[in-house]
This record gives sequence, structure tokens and C-alpha cells, in this order.
Amino acid sequence: METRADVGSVSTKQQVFEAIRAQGHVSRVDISKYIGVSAGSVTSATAELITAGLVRESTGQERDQDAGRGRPPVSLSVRADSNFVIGVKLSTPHHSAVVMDMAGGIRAEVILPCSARRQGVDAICDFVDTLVTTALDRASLSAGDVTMVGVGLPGFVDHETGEVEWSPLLRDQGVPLRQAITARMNMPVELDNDANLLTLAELWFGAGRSMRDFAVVTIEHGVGMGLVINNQLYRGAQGMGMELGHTKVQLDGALCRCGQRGCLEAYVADYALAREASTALNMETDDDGTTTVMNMLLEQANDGNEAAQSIFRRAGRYLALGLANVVNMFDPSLIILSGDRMRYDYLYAQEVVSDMIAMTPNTRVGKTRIEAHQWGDLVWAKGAAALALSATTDRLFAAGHTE
Amino acid sequence: METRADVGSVSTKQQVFEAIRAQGHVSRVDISKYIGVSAGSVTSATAELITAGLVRESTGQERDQDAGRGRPPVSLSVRADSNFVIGVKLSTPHHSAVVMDMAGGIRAEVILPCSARRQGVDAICDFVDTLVTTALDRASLSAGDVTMVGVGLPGFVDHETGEVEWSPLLRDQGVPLRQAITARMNMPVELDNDANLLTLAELWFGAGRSMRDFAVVTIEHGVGMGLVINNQLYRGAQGMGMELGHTKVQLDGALCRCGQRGCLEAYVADYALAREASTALNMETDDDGTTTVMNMLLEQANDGNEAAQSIFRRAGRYLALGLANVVNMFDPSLIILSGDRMRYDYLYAQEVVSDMIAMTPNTRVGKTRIEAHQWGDLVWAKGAAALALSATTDRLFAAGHTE
DNA sequence: ACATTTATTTCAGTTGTCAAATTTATTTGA
DNA sequence: TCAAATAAATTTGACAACTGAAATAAATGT
Repeated sequence: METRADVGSVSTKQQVFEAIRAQGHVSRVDISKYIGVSAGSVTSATAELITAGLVRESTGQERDQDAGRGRPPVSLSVRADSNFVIGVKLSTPHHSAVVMDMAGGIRAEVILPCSARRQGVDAICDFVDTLVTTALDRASLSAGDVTMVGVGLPGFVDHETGEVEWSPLLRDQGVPLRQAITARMNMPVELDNDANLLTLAELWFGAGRSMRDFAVVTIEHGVGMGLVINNQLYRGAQGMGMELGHTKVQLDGALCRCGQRGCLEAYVADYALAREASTALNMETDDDGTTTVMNMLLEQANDGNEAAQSIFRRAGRYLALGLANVVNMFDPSLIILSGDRMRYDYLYAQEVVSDMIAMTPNTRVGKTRIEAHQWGDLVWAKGAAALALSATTDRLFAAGHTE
Repeated sequence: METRADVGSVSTKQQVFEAIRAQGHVSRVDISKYIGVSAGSVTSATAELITAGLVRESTGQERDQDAGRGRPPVSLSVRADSNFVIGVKLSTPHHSAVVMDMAGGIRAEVILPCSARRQGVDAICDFVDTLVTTALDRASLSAGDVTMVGVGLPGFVDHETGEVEWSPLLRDQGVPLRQAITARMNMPVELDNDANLLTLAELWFGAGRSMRDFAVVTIEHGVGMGLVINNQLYRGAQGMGMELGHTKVQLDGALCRCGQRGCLEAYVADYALAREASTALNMETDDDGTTTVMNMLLEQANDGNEAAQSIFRRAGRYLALGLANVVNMFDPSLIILSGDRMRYDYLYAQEVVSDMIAMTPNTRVGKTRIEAHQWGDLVWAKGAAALALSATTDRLFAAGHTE
């Protein structure tokens, strides 16, 4: 008989802490309303958090603002310097990292260019080491100050086991990358798919803070997706992310780099557009990936080249189809389109949205909002830091470390 | 500021009750292991359940079987006759209903033929009335014995609000059907999409009892899907089911009865096959829906007619694509293909499974099992009863009715 | 100064849980 | 047949977390 023991519950103390971090500055009453717990419980929880050095009463904030009658609320905030984490994003053509404090503040940033070639595990670990060391240096912190490193990379990543089944960055398959990095850095490490990082970034620092359920779709070299259900990142029934990019949008369709045919990715990702550009416009892919080709393509489309325009147009239509399928399957109230490729207006045009609406049932029209977010290159690393932050909090509150 | 109050928690007592119902006969120790609660707590919970009349000690079961040392376990079972519910499935070409006791036992069944035409709300209510009355009569029970009626029908149904946005059975759109039936029958009513009913049936009485996560795909007049996450039916972020049938599998593809193009349904559902049959084989759709045509088509395919075979073959390939997309999005460990159309081997052939495997990433191959279940016509009504049963339990344990 | 308002704290009471001790029912072996 | 031996079920006491109500604190208005 399979056991069904409870796992998901979170202590009130942790809930209070996360509420404070989410809001920045909140009074106890507001927390009480927010998480639905009595005021008394909030008082005792905050008391413990304060003695544990995780939270502080930030006296005399915008006191004059309130102008209310009764006793003014005393606002609470997390003590930023109680813990630090590092978020690392591995990608091409550059890797990046941030040092983040407990409050979500960025203490240092690093972006380093890297080869577009596939690497071995050791080379990846070397790079992580360099990134972490540099980042710590810039933040004037030492390795001992770091409680956790969050690492994200494209590909099939199993967050639970820390294994990378496949990644465009790695030469080998089925690599136990988390263990490798942990061993190298001698720090606790969390590993995840890059789309999940982006989703965490939205959940922690973006639009997702006020949304219970939403989906994040990102287009880069591939197409990724993350889903938030009930304020929590959902990683699929078996722990791997949701592979929107390898969702099939055409029977016997275009060839995907995964070797299969008809994947959404094979119609809308960088390499798909670059492939078409090389066919119709004689553009050649160069060594640094597809960046140059993509820029040329975009330029020509803007200059009125019809072939270039039709390439983007078709990609847009398939993207609309993919988004419509997300709506048909999950029915989120918000879909966030995010990532660097937001620059290609063609992909995120009004036309795509209206195409998508035309492909979702009438009864759902208007219930799903679509937003395009253009973040800097560092969102990914920030998301990785959020991953580390959330693991740190879980760990802090797990075994009564704060009592 | 949005509030985030906890909603999902279930009392230990309810957990114990549901464990007993799920297992049929269990000892207290086993429950304790199963739900991960101390033996003491189980003892006190069962004591309350017994005095509330919901559970009984079923002494001297297969006593001889055990042959263990020590004190033999005393097995517990739910008192079947403590409450009764009715499950109603509305469909074409017949409606059906079952009376179910608290233990999940069927006390009576009704199947009544009905018109294939769209009806008004009143006509539907009339039919529900007839079904319920007949069913109660056959079970020798009166309306007062029934604690809840579960009703399921195809279409877009909002379980929360009880509204039917659209259904092939209803003439109008946006019908508050639950309220209508409640008013008519003067009984509490739960309403849901028929695919969700089937999923509940699997969860309660089928393969799902031992599975934490699985998906159910059903092909009938339309294509439906239900998803179980963590032993719970997931109804999508906004409460509507997952519309696999209206997932797009082809840009500008075949016309669907929903008015859009390229829906999976438009390639694999009854009416899609019937449409092709009428084109290639001059089969005409008659008044009682598509049943006759489908049977003729199947017959001809079995007789070696190539046009008929190719119709099924194409449907099978698109079904494989749809299933592959389910795997790519949710990655469940089991997909159950269920419903009446299991008879059409062509749709559920080995070929479909291998096509599907060819469309899912290598890393996932072998992690998703596919099973085809052929239940009788009454599964749907049983699922509706399960819906009612689960609502009844929730209600029983909500406001301390059992203390 | 004093009533009013609102935030926070205190505290008694409740609930749910667990660990350990105890009771009960049964098998095994002498 | 009867005393271990064994395992299930129950009882008990302690404990932790939470709630609701009352008390207290810190402001504003009159």
C-alpha cells in the first residue's frame, strides 16, 4: 500500500516571513489578514523572527503618509544582511550571476562571455567557480557568507535529483550536475531549468507577486514555459518542467534540434528563424550562434523585405497556436511572455494576441491576459537567486533553526 | 492587497474516513501508516467516526488469512447505508443515473434514451427529475435519503459557479444549470464536465486509487481530459476543465464544431470521422447522431476498405500527437484512455502508442504508461456519484457535523 | 485631559499531535 | 493447557500551535 503522508504544509512562522519579504514593509495586522491567521499568532511569530535576526521593525517609515487615527502600524521588513545567496544562469553567448541578499536586493552582478560550443562537466564547474568567485569579490563577501547557490540552465533538468538529462550546453547526457557543483564549490546547490528560473523571478519580483496562477513563456534559443499554481511553481507530475517547446504543432512538421518533427520550437525559436533566413535570404549562421543572423533578419523585416517579414509572421502564427494551447490546457489568468527576444516585435505583436484569441474558446476570451515583459539579461540569474533564496528559507524553517 | 488564506487542508478525521473508504477494509495501524499520523490520533478519529455512525468495525473478516502473530487487526469499513447520493450523466443518445451508497456501492441504475437535439433548461431539469425519481424508486429509497446529486454533462462547465457556458445538449449558453436543478429537485447539486466525472471515477474506483498523478483522456462525441495531481482532481487555474479537445494540432486545420479550425477534436471525435465517412464513402448521418455511421465505418475498415482504414489511421496519428502534447505539458506517469469509443481499436492501437512515443522527448520515454480502459456506460454516472460523494464528505466534515 | 481609534500584546482555553505506557487479542511453543 | 511472545489498539500526559477576548499601547481629535 502506497503511503500518502502530508508534505506540503508550511509553518505559520515561515508564512509570516514570506509575507514580509513579499511585501517589503508590512504591519502585523496586514500580515494577519494576508495569511489568514490571528493577530496573536503573528505577534509571536514575528517575535521569534526578530530574535532569530531575520526580521526587523523598520520604525518611522512614511509615518506622515498614513494620517490615520488610532495607533500607527509598525512596519516590518526582513533583515537583508542576515543571509546571502548566489544565482547563476548558464547560457550562450554568456553566463551570468548575481549575489542577492535575504530581502531580494542585488549586491553584485557578473556577466561573462562564453563559447557557444558544448562543454564537459568540469569546464562548466570551472565557469561556475569563476562566476561565484568574481561575484563574491564584487560584493565584498566571502564564501562563508553564502548559504546557497541556485543554478539554472536550458535543457531537461530534474530539480529533485539535480541531474541534467540533456542540455544544449553540455556534451554529455544524464549528468549529475548539482552534485558536481556542490563538490566543487563546497556549497549547497539548487539546480533548475531556465524557464523555471524566469517563472520564479516573475513570482518573486515581477507581476506574479499579486497573481495566484500564471504561466510564463519564454523564447530564446528554445521555447520554455513555467507554470505557477497557487503561488507555487509547478514542476510537472514527475518533476521535469513543462516542455511547451516540444509540444507538437504540426504532424510531420519542421525538424527540431531534438530530432523530432513538428515541435513548436522548430517554428519559433532562434535557430528555426535562422534556418529559414539561410534558405530564403542566404544568411549564414556564424560561430557565435544565431545572434548576428537574427539581427540582420529583423533589420530586413523592418526595411520591408517580404521574405523576412513572412518568416516572422509565420513564427508569430505558430506562437499564437502554442499560446492558445496553453490556455486550452491550463486556463491561467495571465500569460507572461518574457525573455531577451522581446525585441522582435513581430513575435509579440498585437497580431499574435488576436490570433491566439481566435484559437481559444469564446467562453474563455478575455479571461486570459497576455503581458510581454522585457527584463534585462540578469532576470535569469535573479530567478536562480530566488530559487536559492526559497531553498534557504525552507531549510531555515525546516528543522527549527530559528527557535 | 490580495489575501492568501489557506483553503486546502483537510482534518485528520476526514483523512481517516477517506482512507477507510478508499481501502474498503483497513485496520487502524494501516491507516496510521497510510496517512502518516500516529496510531493514537487514528484511534480517537475512528472513535468519533463510529459514534457518528459513519464507520463500523467489520469484525471477523478474513481472520484466518493473516496468520500473523500478535493481536490481529480489527478492520474498519464505512457504513454504506449512512448516506446515499445520486450520480447523473447527461449525454446522447441516452442519459443515465445511479444511486450510490456511502461506500461506493451501486444501489440502482437507470439508463433512458433521449433525443439528440439540443434542449432547453426546463426539459433538462425534467429529465433529471425523471432519472432521479426512477433511480430512487428502483433503490427503494425516498428523496429524503439523498444528501447530494452529482450531475455531469459534456461542454464547458464551471464547477465552482455551476454554470454551463456551452454544451452540445443545451440550446442556450451561460445557463446556471446547477441552480436550476437545485431549485427543481430541492436537493444540493454538484455540476461538472463529463471528462472530470470520468477522471473521478478512475480516481475513486479505478486505476487511480494507487496513483498520485495521472491523466484521463476520453473520446466520444468530443475529446475530453481530466488531470489528477496529488490525488486530487485539478480543474485548471480558473476552474474550467482542461480542453484537450480544442487544443490546436494544425494551423488553419479542419473545422471544429466549436467554430474554430485545427482542434484535435476535429480530427479524432465521432463527428470528424463521420464527416470524412460521408465524403469518401457516401455515408449519411442520420437522426440519432453518429452511432450508425461509426459502426458502418468500423465494419468497412475491418473488411479491408482502404478509405475507411485511412480515416481511422489519420485519426490515430492525430490522437498520438494530442497525447504526446499531454506528456510534454504535464508529464504524468499514467495516461488512461477511456470511454465508450474504446471499441474502435484503430484509435487505441499499439500504433498510436508508438507514434506517441516517437513524439515525446527521449528522456521521457518509458516514464509514461498508457492504459486503455473499457468501462460500461455507467462509469460516467458513477463518476457523477463520486463527485456527489466527495462533496458530501466535505460537507459532513466541514462544520463539525460529526462531533 | 479625555474619548476614540487602531495596533499590538498577553493570556486562558482549545485542539491536535505524539511518545510512552498499558491493555487486549492472538499465536507459538513447552 | 498454559505461559511467553508478539503485535494491535487504547489510554494518558505533555506539548506545541492556534484562537479569541481582554488588556495595553500609541496615536488623533475634541
